[in-house]
Amino acid sequence: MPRVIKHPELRREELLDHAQALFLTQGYDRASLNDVIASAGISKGAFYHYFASKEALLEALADRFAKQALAGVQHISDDPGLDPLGRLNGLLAQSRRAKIDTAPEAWALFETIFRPENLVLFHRINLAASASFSPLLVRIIQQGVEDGTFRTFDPEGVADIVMQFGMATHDVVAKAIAGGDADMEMAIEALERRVRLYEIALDRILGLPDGSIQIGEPGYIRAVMTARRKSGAGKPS
Amino acid sequence: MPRVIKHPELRREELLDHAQALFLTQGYDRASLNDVIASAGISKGAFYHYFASKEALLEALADRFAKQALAGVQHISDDPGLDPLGRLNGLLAQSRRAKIDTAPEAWALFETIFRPENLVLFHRINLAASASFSPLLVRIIQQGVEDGTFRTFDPEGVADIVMQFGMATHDVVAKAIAGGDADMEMAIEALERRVRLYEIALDRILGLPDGSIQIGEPGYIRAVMTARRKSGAGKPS
DNA sequence: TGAGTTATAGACCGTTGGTCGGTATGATAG
DNA sequence: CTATCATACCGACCAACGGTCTATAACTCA
Repeated sequence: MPRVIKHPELRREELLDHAQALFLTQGYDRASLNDVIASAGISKGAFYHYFASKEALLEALADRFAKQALAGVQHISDDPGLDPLGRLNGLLAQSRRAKIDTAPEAWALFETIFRPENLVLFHRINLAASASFSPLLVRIIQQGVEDGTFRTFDPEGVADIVMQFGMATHDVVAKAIAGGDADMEMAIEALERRVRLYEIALDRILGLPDGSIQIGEPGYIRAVMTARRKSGAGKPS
Repeated sequence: MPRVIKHPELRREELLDHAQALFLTQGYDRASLNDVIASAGISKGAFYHYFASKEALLEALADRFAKQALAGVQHISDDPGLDPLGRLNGLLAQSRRAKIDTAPEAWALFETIFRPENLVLFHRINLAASASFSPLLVRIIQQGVEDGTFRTFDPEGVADIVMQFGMATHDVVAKAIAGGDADMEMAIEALERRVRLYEIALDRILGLPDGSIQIGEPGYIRAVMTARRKSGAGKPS
């Protein structure tokens, strides 16, 4: 094979792109390293020049996801025009938006990310995202507790619970996808329901009237999903 | 190798025992099938006579866990001497007891089950347990909602959230174990804190005064864990 | 005793993640 | 315009893995 030398950072990003596409469509376990390097048109030696292992590749991917998700959220937690509830809602909505309706190159597609075989990948991403988001969440909740908007509660605890909600969705949707008609309809239904559930749970944990927390308008997920399904996006560069 | 024929059910249980020990100490991925069959003193052919795949073995293991955990819980949800809150507390406490301080042959050891590489195993177990426990939880919550003990809420939703709490503990403790001194102390601390957190969260979700839900007395986990660590149990038959 | 089924053995296979010795390329200095 | 050196890359190779297959020993029952 002809030897092509590229700028290291570019190569690295390229590798992440191809890995992302394969991991998302086939799952981390089923997508082999050979598939990844073949897809990227690179040799084994080159790959191991950039990553120490397949596992390290996954880690890097999760980090990239988290970084991308964090971008454009930071400003919300500083916005002086919002009260704590507004900030919390803003941050939750934005993080959900980042997960679902970003450009396909960033956070990935609902249809694949939730497949059972992607548990490990999903989990890693969530951990990485949690590390980035928690400090912001904690600050917002602290402010809310101080100014009396929220009922007293361990702020870090709330942050933990919020991030955990993200993980929870995986099982629900995975089960819906796996079971029966394997149709998006069930999965979407399950996800919508789960979101409403968590909204109310959060309301009550924070001592707010039911309906205060709004991660997204009802029907939002369905709208985005059916649109996305038609266009069928998702491959890397 | 000499050919030893055993009663199929016994063989099966034996296989599960050895698999359990290996999966718990090394994780599902790292423990190879060859390790399992070597440990059980059995041939490949024999193994595949009992299980369709390594994955199926994991599934069977999770089922067994769930069945064992469910035993001795059923009666709580029927106990006529308890009100809904009492039943809920009873069920939560019992399920936690099943996880932590059962005989080592049953639910497994804190020190290993929470290791990061055991995510998949833990997840499977939790799913299986969730399937068994949810109906009981749903009934209790329904009763509580009807007689006014609990604030109105989607009972299945609450059950989902409760079961999710189980999964949440994994990350927390895994992180604590992995980070820094890798000491039990941190993990125990984290777990105790997480339990308190969920108690209050549940209180508020169900509209109860803080402190109503009691999964276990404070310090309970630490007591059990330090005791268990000294005796160092855990190998199969 | 013999036929049929079930439980076991173990050689074998394709694939996988990972290693290693080598080589082409681009930058730097003389 | 070289000589040098680190870097980016190649691809053959490897041990180990999950899984398949054929053969056969042991049980069952007529």
